[in-house]
Amino acid sequence: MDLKRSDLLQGTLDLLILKTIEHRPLHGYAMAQRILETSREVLAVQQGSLYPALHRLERKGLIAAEWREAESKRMAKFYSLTPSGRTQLAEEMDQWQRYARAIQWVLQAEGAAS
Amino acid sequence: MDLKRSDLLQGTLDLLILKTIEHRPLHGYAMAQRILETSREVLAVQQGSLYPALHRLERKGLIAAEWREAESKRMAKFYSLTPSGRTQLAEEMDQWQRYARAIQWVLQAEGAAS
DNA sequence: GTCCATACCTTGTGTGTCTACATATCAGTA
DNA sequence: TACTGATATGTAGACACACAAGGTATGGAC
Repeated sequence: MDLKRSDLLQGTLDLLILKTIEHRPLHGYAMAQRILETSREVLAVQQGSLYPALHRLERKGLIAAEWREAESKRMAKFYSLTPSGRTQLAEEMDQWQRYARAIQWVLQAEGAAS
Repeated sequence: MDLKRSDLLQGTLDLLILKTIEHRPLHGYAMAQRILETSREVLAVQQGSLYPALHRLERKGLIAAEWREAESKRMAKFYSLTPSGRTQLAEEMDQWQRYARAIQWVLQAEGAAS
């Protein structure tokens, strides 16, 4: 069964993560849930995609981690945006709009001149 | 300088190609030009991405090739959509709309409950 | 005492795009 | 005549990213 090869559009995960913690820190598990909710069940972030992405973003200094107690009373690693993460988020949102608009233009282009 | 790592959103090239030959056959070089035009100079398909993609799509039976004389008077390989390519195009357009909408929802989501 | 949801993580694999390179033809021009 | 630039196709190698599948551990419910 290879009907769908991907749950995500490759290259958009960083954007989704950064956006999801824009206003408050969250731990990884909660981010995935939040993305699933806000995308109305369309974007299912797998754990094997999520955690490597978080480590990547942390290495780049775009997010910062802190161990705190979650609502569940268990320890979890909360990530928040750093200043440069905030800049990056703005850039990636621009990029996304730019690409999405461009693709829309191609999809709407007239069959055109024979 | 690694500001942008990609000229394309990964996973969208097949869609762009299929769409571009929806109404008439085109050769590879012309497809890249056409995509660049219709995307208003945003989507620059590299040759090292284009030709492998065309061979991939041909292997999958979504497009079919034929050598013909181009406007330039030179021989070029014209690709046209097969029936299953047409089906695939419809599916990929749906998928794209679905993902693009979902991402938009995430980007517009309220910062939400503290 | 067992199960499930929560929460973190890693390894290996595959796919797709990129850079860089190689080749050839044709038109215009120096 | 030779050069140059646009047209046209292709390959090889590197790399990034998401995925599947596996693992560990804790707390609450039953």
